[in-house]
Amino acid sequence: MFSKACKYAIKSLVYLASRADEDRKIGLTEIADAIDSPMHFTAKIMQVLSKQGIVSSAKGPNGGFFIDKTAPDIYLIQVVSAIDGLAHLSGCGLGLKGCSAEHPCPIHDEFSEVRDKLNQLLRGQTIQQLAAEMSDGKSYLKTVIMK
Amino acid sequence: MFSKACKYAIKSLVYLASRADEDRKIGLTEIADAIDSPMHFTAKIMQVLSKQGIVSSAKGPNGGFFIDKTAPDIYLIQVVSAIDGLAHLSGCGLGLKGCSAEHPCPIHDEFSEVRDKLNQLLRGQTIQQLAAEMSDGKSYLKTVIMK
DNA sequence: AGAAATAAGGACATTAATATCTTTATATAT
DNA sequence: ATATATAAAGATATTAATGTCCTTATTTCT
Repeated sequence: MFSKACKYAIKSLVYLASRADEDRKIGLTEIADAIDSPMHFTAKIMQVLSKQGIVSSAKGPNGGFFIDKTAPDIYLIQVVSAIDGLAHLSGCGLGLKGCSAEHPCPIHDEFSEVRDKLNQLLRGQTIQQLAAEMSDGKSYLKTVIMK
Repeated sequence: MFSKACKYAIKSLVYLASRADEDRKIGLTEIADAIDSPMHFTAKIMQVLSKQGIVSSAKGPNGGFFIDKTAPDIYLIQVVSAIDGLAHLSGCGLGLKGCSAEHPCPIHDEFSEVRDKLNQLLRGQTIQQLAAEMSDGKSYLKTVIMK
């Protein structure tokens, strides 16, 4: 559904948002550890998010990543769009170029409903909402193994 | 959403089903041409479908692939399961292993709805239904370019 | 029996995604 | 100023998906 890169992106941002009140910049080491992702790969992803203006960053000691508090909340669709693109959110289920409501592929209509649901999710939910759920203890980002 | 291999599989089967009344075996060349897919890659996919008993085949002159008419209709879920597996139909949207209703990841509930819709589609629709739509002229399998 | 057509199977090639490592640029703190 | 911490950037490695090619087995037809 989403690429690994995209999942890491969402998780990274949710983690940053969940720590937004601490008013500090968060480094790659901490992010990768928090979301259980390969650090250098995560670095690449953060670079993209940073270039797209979705996340802010600062180099140097005490540098790291953070979410601009003055900016509007980040919708999931922005993240997916930045990392995976929008092709499989609007394209045909069977990958046919000319597929449309007028000239549909065999599963066009049925598939549209699934895509609509997904679009609804991505356009309705923000990183901040997800972070809030986490803080409430309603959900989690990383599987914690307890001995 | 689906791999290319899976899309080729669905399209191949829909094509076979749409020709089922002709009572002949259909070769790889014809299939690949009909659905606009790489022939040898399609061959691999047909091998899998054949091993799984989803499609029948015969070697030799006038050999080819065909759908057993005495067998029950083929649900899309069977094809997806054979080619892509069921992991991303039941797994967590963020790929977390321990994610469940009791211990959900941040987008667990929202994502469940999308997956449910998809499952509903795959478990409700058969290859034969899609083939029928095609025969009705309601939909198509291949973009036809007319000069 | 022999030739031809076809799927099955195996080996290889290419491409894209994921992951790692090294170097560079920049900011901070001492 | 210098050392240090950090993101940015570049280079390379690994893995998985996709695609191609060649050989083999099986069947049919003559």
